[in-house]
Amino acid sequence: MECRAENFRKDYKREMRAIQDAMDVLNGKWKISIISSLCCYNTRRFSDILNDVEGISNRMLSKELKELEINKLVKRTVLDTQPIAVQYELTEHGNTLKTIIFNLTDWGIEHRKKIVGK
Amino acid sequence: MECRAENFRKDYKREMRAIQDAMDVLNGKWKISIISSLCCYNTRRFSDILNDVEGISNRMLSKELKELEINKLVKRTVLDTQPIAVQYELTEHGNTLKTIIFNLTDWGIEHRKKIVGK
DNA sequence: AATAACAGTAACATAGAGGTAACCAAGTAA
DNA sequence: TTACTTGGTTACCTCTATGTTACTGTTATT
Repeated sequence: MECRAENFRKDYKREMRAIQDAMDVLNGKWKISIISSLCCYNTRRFSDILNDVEGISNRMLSKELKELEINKLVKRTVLDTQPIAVQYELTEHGNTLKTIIFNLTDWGIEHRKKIVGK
Repeated sequence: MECRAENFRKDYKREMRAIQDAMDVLNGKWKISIISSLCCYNTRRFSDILNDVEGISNRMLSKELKELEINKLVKRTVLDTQPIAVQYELTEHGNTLKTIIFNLTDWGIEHRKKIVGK
């Protein structure tokens, strides 16, 4: 039988690893913002996101979207319209990030009030 | 009187800015992990955190803690023990991050199950 | 005939994030 | 007298994340 401290220790390590796992996928200057855009609009095109996320370049957007796709958070669909259109949306798994995005948004608003003083 | 689209647009911009504000404070490879450690233990010493956060160097820990202090998320207290001890803890404002940390942890655990397959 | 929209890609440049190792000062244990 | 602990700091170096610019191919518009 293990003592409580051991159990606590183990759980704590597991939690730290979980945090790292999450951050590995969400790292980079733009990922959270991109996800946030997809969160708000459900479906969004490349150039739309380019406009939503202030300051991002097409190079970075392309790169970050690819990584998000690899990590099964974003789904990419090519529509055969003229001119070509590409649609991005959160996958089911990506949608489970919504809570975090909303929390972050709320926190960001409160933080700005606190620091900048509204 | 503004139309609905205008309002939506404005709210959306505000939300994007909030996300950026939050991420500005939480950026860097180690911040979330450090906060997570302080979250779990409430009070923690420099060398404790050094152990909690796998792979961090004293240089980076010192640097990141300073930034967190500047942003009013962490409080630093020097205890006059021998040898000297320095205590770190979340401020009241830092504590408002707990929800996000817990959500991130849960998400990280689910994500690992999904990707690594448990 | 020329230009613009769309969704990128390729080549190149660079700031700064982060790693490594040595060092500091004060006390204290061997 | 030497070495160790605590909580850092400093100098130096590397690498990679990101920025900038230019380019692609297809179709529609002027």
